[in-house]
Amino acid sequence: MREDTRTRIQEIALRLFIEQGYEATSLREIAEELGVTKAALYYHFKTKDDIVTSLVDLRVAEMEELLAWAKSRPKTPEMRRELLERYAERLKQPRYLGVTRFLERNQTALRDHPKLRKMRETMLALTREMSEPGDPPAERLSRSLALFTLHAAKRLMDGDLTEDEAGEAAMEVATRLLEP
Amino acid sequence: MREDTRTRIQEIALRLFIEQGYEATSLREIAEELGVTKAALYYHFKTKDDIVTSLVDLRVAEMEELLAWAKSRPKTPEMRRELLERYAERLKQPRYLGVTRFLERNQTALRDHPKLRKMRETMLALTREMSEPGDPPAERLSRSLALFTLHAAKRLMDGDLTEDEAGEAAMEVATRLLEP
DNA sequence: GTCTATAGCCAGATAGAC
DNA sequence: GTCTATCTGGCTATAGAC
Repeated sequence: MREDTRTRIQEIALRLFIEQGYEATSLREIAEELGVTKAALYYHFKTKDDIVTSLVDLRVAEMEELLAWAKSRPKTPEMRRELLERYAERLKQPRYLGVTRFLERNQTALRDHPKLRKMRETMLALTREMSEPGDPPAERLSRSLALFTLHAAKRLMDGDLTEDEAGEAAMEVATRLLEP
Repeated sequence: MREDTRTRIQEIALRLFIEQGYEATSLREIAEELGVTKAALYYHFKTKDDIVTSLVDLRVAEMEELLAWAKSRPKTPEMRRELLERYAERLKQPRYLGVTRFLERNQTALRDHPKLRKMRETMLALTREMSEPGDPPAERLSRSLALFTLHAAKRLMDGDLTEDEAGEAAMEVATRLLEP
């Protein structure tokens, strides 16, 4: 028994949005890969925008959960270390990683999308939970960069490392960025 | 005596490409801001793509110069430190910084553009000059990240710091990423 | 749930007058 | 150098048959 059409649309759309960008990907392309016509997509999603919303929803929920957890904890080195691990854990889920990459690569194109705005705010709030307002700027930047490193690693080491090697190296560098 | 039209087109286009993205910016918008019609733009640039090429040319040249310099030097800690400074120096020129941001935010949309391909290759080659192939992955990633930090700082510390503070913090973190 | 057909819009680009 | 006018074509989205 195979997946339903709605899910397959999401998968194809996500892949194309990552490869080509949101604006450069037309509904015709998505429909063609799925083997249906454009019109069929409109049965499953009201607009192109709705596809984005459906893709992002999962990640927004998880990020808010992560933020709530961070807020419930004191700002200690242990908490930061654990936050890093929880974040890395989520990045291991392929679907979640895909959405992350999609968001990374289409920030400008989707800057007015409400869900994306919310996402950016949540991410910013999360980095803020890693420092006190009075901490030195370099320290705060370093800690923010730690989170960021986890998903920038693959792009930076383009081709030189396997996915696993890159992930391991990223965790090592990120951990070091948390140290004083 | 004011700037010529060609330069003004470049300035307006660059700003809009950064703010809204390449695809989301139409020639009509650029022309309207300039106070002319679309057709006038075609006297100065053969295509929309040509505007991009003209914007990127300056940076490609500087990056290749930087790469040539790096290749002429031994891979020592001092060389890496100096490379960082030279890179930071270029990022201080407003025009150059603008192009950098434009490229950062439109990588996906312009992935097939030959000049952009070249740019990415040069950037990758530059990070490779910072390590020996045999160095541990985490060390290589850390050094690549050092360069990257210099222009990611502003985005990560969104609103919390002034441009100067962010630049200073970025240099501090980047320097530390070079240390063993 | 998927089709055909098409409306409506706006993009990039060109021709030729001034 | 800049204009008006226009072409061509792809896009999102909808209507209505099956």
